[in-house]
Amino acid sequence: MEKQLKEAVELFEEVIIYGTERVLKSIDNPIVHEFSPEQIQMMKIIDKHGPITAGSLAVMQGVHKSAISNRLKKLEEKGFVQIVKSDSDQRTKWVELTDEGSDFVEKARAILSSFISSLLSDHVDEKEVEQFVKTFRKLKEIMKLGEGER
Amino acid sequence: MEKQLKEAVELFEEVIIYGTERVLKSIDNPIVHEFSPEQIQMMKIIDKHGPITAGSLAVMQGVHKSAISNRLKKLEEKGFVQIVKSDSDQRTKWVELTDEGSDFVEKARAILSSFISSLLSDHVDEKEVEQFVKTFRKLKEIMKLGEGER
DNA sequence: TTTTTATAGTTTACCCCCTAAACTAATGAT
DNA sequence: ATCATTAGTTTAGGGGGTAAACTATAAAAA
Repeated sequence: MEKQLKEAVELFEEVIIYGTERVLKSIDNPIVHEFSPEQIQMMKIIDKHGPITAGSLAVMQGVHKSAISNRLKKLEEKGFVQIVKSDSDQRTKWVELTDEGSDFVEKARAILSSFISSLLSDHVDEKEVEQFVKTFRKLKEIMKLGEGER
Repeated sequence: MEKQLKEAVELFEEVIIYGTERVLKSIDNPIVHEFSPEQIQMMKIIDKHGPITAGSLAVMQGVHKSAISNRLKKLEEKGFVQIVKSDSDQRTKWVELTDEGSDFVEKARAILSSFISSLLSDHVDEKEVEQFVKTFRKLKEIMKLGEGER
């Protein structure tokens, strides 16, 4: 047990902490490299959630409001999101995807999904996928994902 | 199968691509927040490998040499690494950890290891650890980790 | 030997990220 | 009406990365 836990710890660190960039870089479709991972995540959240406030985005992305403010400015300038004022609260701004933004998200989802799917299919057989799902569910629970993000 | 693969894909994305920051942020020991994850990784590579060239670090960390050059400058300024000229090739520089650097790596390893260990122990029973290790080994293989990094 | 090509690492330019504090305008509580 | 809280913005500063240009050195070709 101690030996296995030790190995699990090392693998966890290697895969979870240092593996992310490698995976992202190996996606060879240029479309997903037009934006940063954080920008893509933001657009996907908006797409999934529908119009949303900047403050909610900050919670969901786990960062300060200033980071959101900055990111939104960039995406707005590029025409992928639009800001709509709130009727009920003058301070609040609603963020929506533009058509261009929606198109992008659709494409990005397909590319990412396809990439990961083939990554898994190429290395994992049907039986293992089952285990993968279990492990990932557990990981998700461990990492408390979903608490700030839908 | 299709349904499970779909779920695996979504979980993969959530955990691997967007989960990293959450994990790192939840470590509450301030020591590991003195440096960025990339800086820590660099020091750990040097610690593990011994004196190493900047070019090798670039390969191992999967980035351009300029990123390494920049990062080394910062760590050298802080006194955690030192640069030694090569006898056999005037262009090459060998990078070593200072005593302070080695101390830090030792501490960081303990903190990270302890954190992840308790993270896993708190949520995973003995039987599951076995599965975790298998899954992580597979992930490591999938992500081609270790090819550019020891 | 001299010239050309390749290489190690650095610098420069520019883009992105984040935290944190300070700030502005609007809303809610007293 | 006044004070406290809140949504979002701006400013300051630290980190990351790519990519091209650059400098000095080494290796290969002429």
